[in-house]
Amino acid sequence: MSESTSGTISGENLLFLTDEQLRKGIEAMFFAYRGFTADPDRILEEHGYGRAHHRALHFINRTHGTTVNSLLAVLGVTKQSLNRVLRTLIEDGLVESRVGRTDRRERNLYLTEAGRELERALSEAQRERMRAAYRAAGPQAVAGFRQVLEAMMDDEIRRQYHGLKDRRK
Amino acid sequence: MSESTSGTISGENLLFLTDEQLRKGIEAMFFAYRGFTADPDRILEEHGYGRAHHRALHFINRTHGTTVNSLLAVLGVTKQSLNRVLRTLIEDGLVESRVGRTDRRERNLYLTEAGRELERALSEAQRERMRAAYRAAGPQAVAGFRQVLEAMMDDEIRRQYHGLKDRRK
DNA sequence: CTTGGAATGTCAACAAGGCTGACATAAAAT
DNA sequence: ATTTTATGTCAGCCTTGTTGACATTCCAAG
Repeated sequence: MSESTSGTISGENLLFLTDEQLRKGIEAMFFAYRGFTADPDRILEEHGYGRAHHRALHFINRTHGTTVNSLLAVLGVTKQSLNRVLRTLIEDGLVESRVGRTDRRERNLYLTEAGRELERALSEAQRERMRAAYRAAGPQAVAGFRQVLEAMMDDEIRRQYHGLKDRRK
Repeated sequence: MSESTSGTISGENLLFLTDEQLRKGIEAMFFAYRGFTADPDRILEEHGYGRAHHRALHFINRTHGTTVNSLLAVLGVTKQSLNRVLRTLIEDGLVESRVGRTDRRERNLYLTEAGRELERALSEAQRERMRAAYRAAGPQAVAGFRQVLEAMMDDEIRRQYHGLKDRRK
């Protein structure tokens, strides 16, 4: 038993696809993701926010003036759930919601100065961790890291990841 | 833009640590983690379980006979939170809790046949996704992937990741 | 023009699964 | 005998998911 999986895949030495190797990869994802979110989580806690707020701030910052709907598509949650987070961010003056010019049903979302400031603190903490990991692992490892992550995404999500532009309808 | 990704990643030129590159890495982590959990989530939903149950099953399966305490350390949650999950798994006959032989305060945790079956279904779904990603990216990329993930963990967690053996006390 | 449907966003209520605190029990350690 | 440790449980809170109901706005068919 235990040599079940890979046998002989294709290219060169492909003995790396044993169940045990895959299990290690799975646990690495789990533990690494904990590290990945640890630093922002600490900052968020000071402000009484959670990861949902971080995600909203991140994507509003990435795409200024994005609508609630396109944010929903990126975040993969229901609009009601997002709405609660957005409401607190707006009340707290971190996000501004302007009625759409062409379609007044839409709300265009922007970070205020305070919002940019918090977003910057959060992303800087996260970037710092990633920068350190990148440095430790080296450029070639980083390229591989990105390749595997990308291959792990759902197809639809991968498009979003590349797309940047809103492309609904 | 658009030649962003790998451009000239290889050698010693460390121009790959721009904020923009790091931001792409951050988003890649976010989206990839979603893919990573998507397949097990679907299976769990059918059984009325959540990710917390999956994590418990995984680590009990990894270390047969582990105690509640060491499980807490690995999972990084409170005992009350873990207990709730554990209780349902025991009630549903997926996990067996035996009083410790040497220290009878401890409970040693084991998967039952039904528990192993569900764990197998969950991990197989997850392995399948990872196997596909590994194949698509190739052995060298996988090595880099693992290096970066490991560098991203908290120090203490990294020890757990390597350790496998319980080493509390 | 009017009207009905679709799109967009908000409010209300509920559930899962984190958390803390308090407390009980059994067993080990001192 | 007393204290410490490991575990379990109850109560209550918070964040962040969910669905349902509803208001507003746009648009297209009549």
